[in-house]
Amino acid sequence: MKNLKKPYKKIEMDELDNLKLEKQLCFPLYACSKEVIKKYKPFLDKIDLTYTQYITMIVLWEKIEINLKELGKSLFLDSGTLTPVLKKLENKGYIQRKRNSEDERNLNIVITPKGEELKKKAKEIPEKVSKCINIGEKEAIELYKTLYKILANIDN
Amino acid sequence: MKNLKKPYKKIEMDELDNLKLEKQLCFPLYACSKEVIKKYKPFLDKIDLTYTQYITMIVLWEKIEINLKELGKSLFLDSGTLTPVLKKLENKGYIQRKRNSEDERNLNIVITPKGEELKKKAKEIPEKVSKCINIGEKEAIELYKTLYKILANIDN
DNA sequence: TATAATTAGATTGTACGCAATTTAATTTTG
DNA sequence: CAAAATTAAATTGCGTACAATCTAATTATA
Repeated sequence: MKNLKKPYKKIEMDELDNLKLEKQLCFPLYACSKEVIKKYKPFLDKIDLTYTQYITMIVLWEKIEINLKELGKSLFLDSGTLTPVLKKLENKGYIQRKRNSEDERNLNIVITPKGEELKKKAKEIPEKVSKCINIGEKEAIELYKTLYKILANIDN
Repeated sequence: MKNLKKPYKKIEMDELDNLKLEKQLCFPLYACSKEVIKKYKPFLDKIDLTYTQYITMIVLWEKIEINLKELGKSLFLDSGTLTPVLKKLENKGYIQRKRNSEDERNLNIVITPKGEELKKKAKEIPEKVSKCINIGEKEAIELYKTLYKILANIDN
């Protein structure tokens, strides 16, 4: 009964007001993600990788070997997405897929020398893309922190 | 030749260091966007809309009538994505698609009374979703501002 | 220990998302 | 004013993204 002083109609309008695009935090997140990924395209085209293939390689440039489940956790992607991506990367010769002999259910993904080589070609991409994003370093750090905070706390 | 004092090897390692997942601002943006959109799913399922259909309806709840090009600009989506989405919304009876008689190239999208009705069922969604995102209001506002700043300045 | 439950990936089906091309309408220009 | 250029959508093709289901391997338990 805390809203007794306000006329009913006003309250309802305020509620519907939340349904404006500009009031939804998710929308700029969604749009921004897509637009920034588009900025990668010209650079990724040069090394014949898609964005999803690129972030997969990034994990493997750090890990050398990882199983699909762990990779999926790192990338927030499931086997339905990763299985075809990994098969493409294998066809390109950047990784190898092999079952774990200890537990045949597990698929281990290993980077190949050719995959290691690719890292050198990719090394200037992050800097080039970041130049397309016109925000200050402080603001970028804040953004980064906030996004990881959301990811960490999102209740599954 | 400004790096003469640093040994060559160190510089190269720093450069490759940028290729870590945690150093790439784009990745948390991408992951966060997907995870937050997933949070909409149970609520959107109840009114039988996908996220893309939902943000399209949001624009129409504000605009009543809009052409495809303008809608695309609002949503950062092109006709390749929107054409099938709009056909689905038309099949569901929420919108009507009709050519502009002034210029037959333009497709006007108009909301139907059934589409207007849907707004009432959707009105509690933004609040319910925002409860799944555990950040403070100040931080949310900063995030919001930064994202729109990036969107505004991203050079096409 | 045989059966049930669990687990990891693969598969299937639906819905984008976008680049590139096509089609049709309109505008520009020689 | 007719041909060329431009424009708006639609179409095509490829690559995700993910829910749901399936399959095979492993583990737990009656």
